[in-house]
Amino acid sequence: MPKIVDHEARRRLIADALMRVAAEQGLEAVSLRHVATAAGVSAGMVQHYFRTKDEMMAFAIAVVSERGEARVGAAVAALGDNPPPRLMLRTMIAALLPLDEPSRADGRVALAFFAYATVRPEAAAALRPSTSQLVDFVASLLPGPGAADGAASLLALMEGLGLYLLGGQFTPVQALAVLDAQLDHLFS
Amino acid sequence: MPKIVDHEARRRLIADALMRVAAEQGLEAVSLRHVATAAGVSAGMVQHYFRTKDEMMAFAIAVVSERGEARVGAAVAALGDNPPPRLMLRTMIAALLPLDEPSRADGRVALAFFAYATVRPEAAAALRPSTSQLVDFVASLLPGPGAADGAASLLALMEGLGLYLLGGQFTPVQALAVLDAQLDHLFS
DNA sequence: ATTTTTGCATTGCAGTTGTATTGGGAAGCG
DNA sequence: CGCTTCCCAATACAACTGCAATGCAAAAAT
Repeated sequence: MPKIVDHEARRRLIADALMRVAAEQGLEAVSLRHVATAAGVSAGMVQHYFRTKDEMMAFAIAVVSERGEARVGAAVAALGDNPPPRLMLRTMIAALLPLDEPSRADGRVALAFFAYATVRPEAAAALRPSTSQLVDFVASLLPGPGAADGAASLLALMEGLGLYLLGGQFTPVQALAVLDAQLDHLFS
Repeated sequence: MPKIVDHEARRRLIADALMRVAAEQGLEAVSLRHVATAAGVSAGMVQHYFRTKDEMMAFAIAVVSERGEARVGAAVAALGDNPPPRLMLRTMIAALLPLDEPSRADGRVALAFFAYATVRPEAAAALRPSTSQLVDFVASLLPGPGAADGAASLLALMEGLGLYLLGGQFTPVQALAVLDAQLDHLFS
């Protein structure tokens, strides 16, 4: 075998560039050549690692989704062992909300892909499992009966807050206040 | 003056076609020619009523937003005079949620435009006022202190439910259960 | 040393994009 | 009738799209 190249790393490099383009100009600006330029590579190389644009999109969706899980993991890990459930939930959700500019960029990309997935069911499959397992996890942290419903409503609230944060309808302070109020209720 | 044509009606006809295309294939499939075909007119005619694509997009955004307001208005009007606030809220929100296929189509379009607006601030301006006035209205229906916060959280919850409905994570039954639970809490 | 496999840049191609331009037909007004 | 004003269709065009094909250099395998 000739020239050893970390295939996965290259794909990730390209996917990162794709996300940068999508975060700044939207998914419609994502083309082979734009992504290649953003990644600082030739268009031919992008083609070398993704035989089709759809393949590149699918990979990028997977990266976005796994990046979200990593965010949660890191936030949880930073809390140490056996943190109080409420603090843990607040930390997790705050980690997923687009509160600062880097996470806003990720949020815009995730939103764009979400909209993309609503008209491309085969792409939606990659997004569903991650939220479904999130619901279960959140439910395990909530007290008393109705934990499943509480988890659903808490996550739906989170998504809505994320939307309004991205749209500029809410400030981070407002969003966190709403979140805390909901947590007050769930743990009352 | 020659041939009298209802300018506004033509533009609305075209915008409807645009929304049909966007609902079925996403915003990326929205081109002058696609929209023209969907509307059953020539591409030149579309160009005649919208000098640029951005202008067409802006008009369509306005139509989407005003269609949402109309939905709310109709739902409220159907309740007659002085309905109980809780029923009114539930009716309004249910009217805005993508619960059946027609409203799902609208939801997909609205979502696509929302994502579009996050990377085009000048388009976002058209979306913000409608939600802001919705917050005020909802707040006026909620009891006791903290009505403003309650309204914010209720609307954020609504948006999140809408997302999950479109994404297929929630069924309509689940979404409405979550909504009712939240209303229980707000009116307790 | 030769062969073979892989990494990647370049180029070409057919199709689509938004927009500008041209031209003519229809309908109101004088 | 003439004529002006508007409606709209058709065409042209440069830029861009995704993708296929080609070619070549580097490096492992033999």
